Amino acid sequence: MSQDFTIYNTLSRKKEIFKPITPGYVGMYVCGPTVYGEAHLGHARPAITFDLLFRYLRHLGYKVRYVRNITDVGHLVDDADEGEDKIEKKARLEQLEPMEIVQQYTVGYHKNMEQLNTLPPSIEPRATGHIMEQIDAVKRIVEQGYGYEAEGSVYFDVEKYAKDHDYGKLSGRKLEDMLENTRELEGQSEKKSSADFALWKKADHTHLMRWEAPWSDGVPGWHMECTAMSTKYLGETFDIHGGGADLKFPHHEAEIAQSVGAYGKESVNYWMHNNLITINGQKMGKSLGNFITLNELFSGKHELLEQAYSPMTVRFFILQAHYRSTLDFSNEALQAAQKGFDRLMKAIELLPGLKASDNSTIDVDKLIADTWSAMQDDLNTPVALAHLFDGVKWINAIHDGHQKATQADLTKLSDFINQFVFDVLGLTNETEKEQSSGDDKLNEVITLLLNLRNEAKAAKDYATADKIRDQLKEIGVVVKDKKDGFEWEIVE
RNA sequence: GGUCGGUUGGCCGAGUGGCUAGGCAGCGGUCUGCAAAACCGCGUACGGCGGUUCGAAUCCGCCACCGACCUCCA
Repeated sequence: MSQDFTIYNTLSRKKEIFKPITPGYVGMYVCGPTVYGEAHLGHARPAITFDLLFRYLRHLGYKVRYVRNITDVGHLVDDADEGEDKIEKKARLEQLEPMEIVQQYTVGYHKNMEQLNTLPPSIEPRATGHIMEQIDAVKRIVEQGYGYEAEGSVYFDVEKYAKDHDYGKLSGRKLEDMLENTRELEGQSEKKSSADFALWKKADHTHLMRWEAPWSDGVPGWHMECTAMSTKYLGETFDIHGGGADLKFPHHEAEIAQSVGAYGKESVNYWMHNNLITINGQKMGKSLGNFITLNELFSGKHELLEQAYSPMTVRFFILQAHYRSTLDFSNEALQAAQKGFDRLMKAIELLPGLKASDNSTIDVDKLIADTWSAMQDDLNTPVALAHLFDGVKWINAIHDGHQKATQADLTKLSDFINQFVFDVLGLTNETEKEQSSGDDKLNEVITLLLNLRNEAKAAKDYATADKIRDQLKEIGVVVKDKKDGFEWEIVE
């Protein structure tokens, strides 16, 4: 490919040419879910965004190690000493073991991700499986002088770190501003500074989940797991770290500080953040209680939903916006995505049956080049899809005889579209014709009816012809007349 | 209050200093017995006010509004 693959690096706030540390190999880490609730539409965005990146990097020929964690130790509910673990809270509510909660929602998450046709990550580490690594990283930070113990807990010394390094570089913050604007917390904390964050948190016997560590029995700090696990599986420096934009601060900022604090260097070359999905212009989030779970979306069972939306409609909807833009949810937008996706799939179904001509009136090479070019530009899927819809128009026009293409062009177009749509964009055709694959007897019956209808049409008995068509439609069989026969499909 | 981002036609959403995506909806036409689908054509949008420029929606400034982060959050 003549053009370089560029990605927007949050750290530099500009697009950079992607160059992996080791030629041919890419290490990428993406923050996964905290499994204390059902996956919602917000979870679909990073999952699909980084699945796309994963697929695209592989398409470019890289061998990719994609690590996405499962957070199964709840982060503390708040910053106060009496903070409660989210997973434990849920466990008490439902009278379950914490690990039962974790298991339930992890399974649910995997199911949803599979429905959205995201590829499983290469490694999916769990925080509880890496307590030793986290303790080890905390020890290193303390040894380097960037962590201190207080009352059995260990905190990151942000003010000291900020003297030696740029704390806030990722999120564009200045420590002074943060200190000025941090609100007063009730109850004096044992922290030296309000900006300090926990690396290890002491937990008393009322906590269901806690581990033994040099400082106390407790739980790892909120940001430690990603640092520990990314280092373990990708090394002290790796290529790409992704996640939702809401994680920039404090989570990712803390990760940078922890890496530098523990290993003396920044671990990540390219920080990538997907933007948020909004609902009525507001962020969709668990804490705001305005989220729609993926199961609700797929079933249509939610007061905000006018209908069910299939996983591929959701995937297509997300791909129609650039990953760095906010995307506003609405029934109208989802329905538009559904129809657009349907149009794309219908055209792809026509591809194998297109008749070749001895010359082409379309420029397949340009279409292909333009589409890949859009992908090279920071994964610009909306532009890529726009080009793809030019292809859709061509396919329909060739089908109708308004445009022509040689066999070579048709093959090229077909190969390209199949590769791009299914392998790279990760879409699947959900409406794979029941027409041919389904019930043979049903096919025969419908064909019989439509043949009778054609006889009625030939006899100009339009009342009968329309009756057959209308009643089939009521049953859910949509009939389309063609010049030399008919087509039909089962809807719903 | 601090930091960052956004404001594009009926809706969703790209993009660019001049050649003015795409999807959905709408309108007109072709095709059809009528439809449906498809195809062709149409609508000339970029928050407001200034400035830079031959030319800005695109660059700069100010203002307004919206949002995100500053506490866990994809």
